[in-house]
Amino acid sequence: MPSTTQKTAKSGCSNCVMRGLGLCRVLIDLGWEKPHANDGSEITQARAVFAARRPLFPEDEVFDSVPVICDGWAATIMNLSNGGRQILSFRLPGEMIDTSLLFEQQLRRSIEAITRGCYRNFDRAQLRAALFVSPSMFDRLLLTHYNERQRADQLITDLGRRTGHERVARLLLDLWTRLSKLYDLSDAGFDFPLRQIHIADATGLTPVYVSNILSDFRKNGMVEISDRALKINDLTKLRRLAT
Amino acid sequence: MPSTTQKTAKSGCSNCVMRGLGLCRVLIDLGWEKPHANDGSEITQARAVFAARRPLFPEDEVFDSVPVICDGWAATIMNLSNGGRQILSFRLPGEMIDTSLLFEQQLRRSIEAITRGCYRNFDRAQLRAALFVSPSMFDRLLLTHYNERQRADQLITDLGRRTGHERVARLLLDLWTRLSKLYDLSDAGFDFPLRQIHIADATGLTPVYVSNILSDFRKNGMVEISDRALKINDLTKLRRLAT
DNA sequence: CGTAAAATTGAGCTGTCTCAATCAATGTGG
DNA sequence: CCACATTGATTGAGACAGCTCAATTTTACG
Repeated sequence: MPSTTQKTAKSGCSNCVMRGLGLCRVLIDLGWEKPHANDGSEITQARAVFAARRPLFPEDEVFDSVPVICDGWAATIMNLSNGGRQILSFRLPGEMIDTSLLFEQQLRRSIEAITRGCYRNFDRAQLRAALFVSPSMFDRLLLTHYNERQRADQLITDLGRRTGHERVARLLLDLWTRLSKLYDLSDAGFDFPLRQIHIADATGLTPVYVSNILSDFRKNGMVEISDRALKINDLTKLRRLAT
Repeated sequence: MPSTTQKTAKSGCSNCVMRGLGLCRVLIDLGWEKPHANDGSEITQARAVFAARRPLFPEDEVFDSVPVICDGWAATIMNLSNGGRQILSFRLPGEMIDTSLLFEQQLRRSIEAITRGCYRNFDRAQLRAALFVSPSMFDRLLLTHYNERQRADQLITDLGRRTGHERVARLLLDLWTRLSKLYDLSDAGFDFPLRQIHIADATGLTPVYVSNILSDFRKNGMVEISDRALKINDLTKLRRLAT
């Protein structure tokens, strides 16, 4: 059984991008939003729920508002004409589906749910207006951008120049790092909803090969995945691989 | 001999990012810059020249101004601890070394010259101030961002899910497209300063394998590289491969 | 409980790499 | 402007990381 410590503390609105960007406060000050309880109870009607492992938005979706993931995981995906797919990024709770939606209507990438969860739609015009209220907000928006690009550049380097084992190790570490900022992860393991096919699509590998790699990791006592939980047994080894 | 038609028309300042972003006009209006002649003759002293195939900026360089390439090609590179390198992007004349330098001092990527050329330093504070003069300027800046990320996402997909032949075809087409926006490319071929090792570092392949691929292309009558010039003989075939 | 989805395992196979040798191009100093 | 030194390109042989196909077992879920 996965230890579900992560359902605690910091879930809900408290780690939402809107707060990270300082947007929530501004929206509230402007009277466009009411403050939300951490458990999100009062805003349920504003949320859209999604099921696990289902398409969330198709590639050609036209957005007239900006969705933010309140709960659950999703993936940004680029589809090839030959049926191949590449996962560009995983979106965790509190993250905007894509920052570019603040200024553009189309994404040209499809979004797929990984777990079940929910998102909230923010009005684009309002958000944009809020951005212009304070100049420092722009710096924060741009910072978010640079972080995203940093991640993209890292991925490029991973796919271009690292072996399968290294790529998987890095993905696991990356997710572990991001998750520890959201939750208090117990050493015993944490919820890990990715299927091997997600790992494959994110690392440019084959599901079969990912299975082999993970089994190698298990044999080496580095990492263990079972019951939808990931346990890192030897962080040092994993880090060394991911260098 | 390469046909050097591309030295004509649109070189110099006329296709500079500063214009693309509308920055040049604003800087001039603010009295911070004087309009430049297209041949760039009057601003020579403000330019820094660089030699071909030499490091331009190391990974840890601290920038206190924003360099813009006036002439020549450069590459943005991520270096691995094991000596491997991944080219993230090629910078063509008129492009900023990196947009993030508008808001950050460090790049964490090294820059290398490909051809010889020159760049100009713009004052960061002035540029930022100029950005705040008009809100529409921000949209243009953000648009530049999204284009860059679009390119990055494409590269991720290429490296993750396409074969060597496809990657090279796409790189050549991409460069051809970008260059045709800068110059009037003759059908006879155009200046192409990349060494095979650049192609390899950009596509995540080996120089030896790139050589094989290009030789395949040659045998198929698709493209031809000689004398530092690239000639596309069968655009349709190339496009089909790059789909 | 039964069916569908996911993971494992094994046997080949191929795209891409490494190593190495040779040849061509480019740049440099005298 | 030539001779040499360096860097880049080509080619071939062999190796291996990662793929495909396929069969089986395990897990998830209505």
